[in-house]
Amino acid sequence: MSDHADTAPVESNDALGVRRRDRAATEARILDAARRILARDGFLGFGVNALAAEAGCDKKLIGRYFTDLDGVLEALGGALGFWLGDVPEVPPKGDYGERMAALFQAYATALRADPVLQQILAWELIQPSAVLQRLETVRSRAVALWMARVRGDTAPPPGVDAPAVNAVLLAALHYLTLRQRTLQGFAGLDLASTEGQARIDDAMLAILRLAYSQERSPT
Amino acid sequence: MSDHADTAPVESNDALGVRRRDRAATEARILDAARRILARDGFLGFGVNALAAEAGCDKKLIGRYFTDLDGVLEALGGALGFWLGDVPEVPPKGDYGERMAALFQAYATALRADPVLQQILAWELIQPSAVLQRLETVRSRAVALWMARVRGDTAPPPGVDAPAVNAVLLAALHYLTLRQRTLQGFAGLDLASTEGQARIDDAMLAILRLAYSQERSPT
DNA sequence: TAAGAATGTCCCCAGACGGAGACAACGACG
DNA sequence: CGTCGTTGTCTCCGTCTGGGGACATTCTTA
Repeated sequence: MSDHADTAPVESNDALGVRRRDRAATEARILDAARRILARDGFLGFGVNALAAEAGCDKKLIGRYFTDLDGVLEALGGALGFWLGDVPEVPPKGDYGERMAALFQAYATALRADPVLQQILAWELIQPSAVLQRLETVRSRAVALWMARVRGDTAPPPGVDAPAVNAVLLAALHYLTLRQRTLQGFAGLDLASTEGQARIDDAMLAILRLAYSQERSPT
Repeated sequence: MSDHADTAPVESNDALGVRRRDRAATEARILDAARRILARDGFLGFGVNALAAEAGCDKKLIGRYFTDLDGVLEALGGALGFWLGDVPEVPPKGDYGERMAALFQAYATALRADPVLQQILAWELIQPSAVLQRLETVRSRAVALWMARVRGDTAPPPGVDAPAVNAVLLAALHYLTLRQRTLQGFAGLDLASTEGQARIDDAMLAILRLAYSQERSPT
């Protein structure tokens, strides 16, 4: 009808808000599909064809908008506070040991609730592509900042290599979480049962308490 | 010459010991090639075609002799004392804590020296096929027996969930070893450097000592 | 020696993969 | 209204995968 649509020039379209051709919406659907595939099938099911099918679009568009599967991953990682950005903030109370214990609990909860992150952590051990290494850097920086924030001005007892102890416990958490996803047993413990889970958690907390209790005699 | 070759009926062949058609030798070459591929490229490069090329034989023979790639894996796992069978025996001396410390050191050394085992541990986290689960069972049983042998009649201090603590430390060792193979950094520590390695080892030993020292007050 | 089984080689098959070219439909803009 | 860039669809290509059929060669046994 030749209405000089200056009032809504860019977004003008259907009477409803839906557009049949909308690049932004398509990109979002592709990213959603990517998250879904990674969470469900992991990187083995993460291909161009499968992604296009899951997103309900042509695979050509994946190449056009993200160049690559790596591009999709990059976009996934760059999106919003993806990496523990919205992790439950830990109240910085108590001494170093108590704060680290609280932080570990929060981290464990966040990790166990995020299947995509789990898949990425597992795949890093198989094929650390350039993209995954970049994401790893971002992630580890975010975690380091988070730890520093929680730690505040408290300090571990002298004579303890706190970074090393923390690394050991984080490593254990990672491995046991990844393993529980598929094998559900390790070293005689049943990781799937709530009882086994509790024993593991208790052991990690006990180690934290032992290592960081202030009344220890250094050396 | 119609020599009634009853003296060496089965193995009779060329004047030299080499046979041009020798199923056993071919199977051995295939298994060797499999180990080589797994150590070098991991499970991503582990295919029928690649295996045949590496072994220098036709891929048809793989199917004939092992049915499957899974069959190759099964044969690999069943072969001789593959799973830590030839691990350096740990002298059972000292109390529970000292013995566990020695065992951890031996286990760490064996694991770090075995790239195939590392690849299997990593792949278990990605796709635990039926074969890998079977191998896992055998492996974990072997480790459990080993631990029991080293432990002897010693006991951990009361009030400590020793299996859980051991599981945590073993999990950490697994993860850090797998990670060092590809990413060489974790939680701010440089796993590749001997210094970082030493800090990790020291931290794990310190945790062991803390958890299992006898003069602790239980609870 | 003759027959038959075992071993090894070559070639083909259907299917999935990532990628790209050709083209249709739609929207913005002059 | 006409043009042009964007968005989306369809189709084909080369490659690799695991698998198997047909066949030559060698070894063992009758």
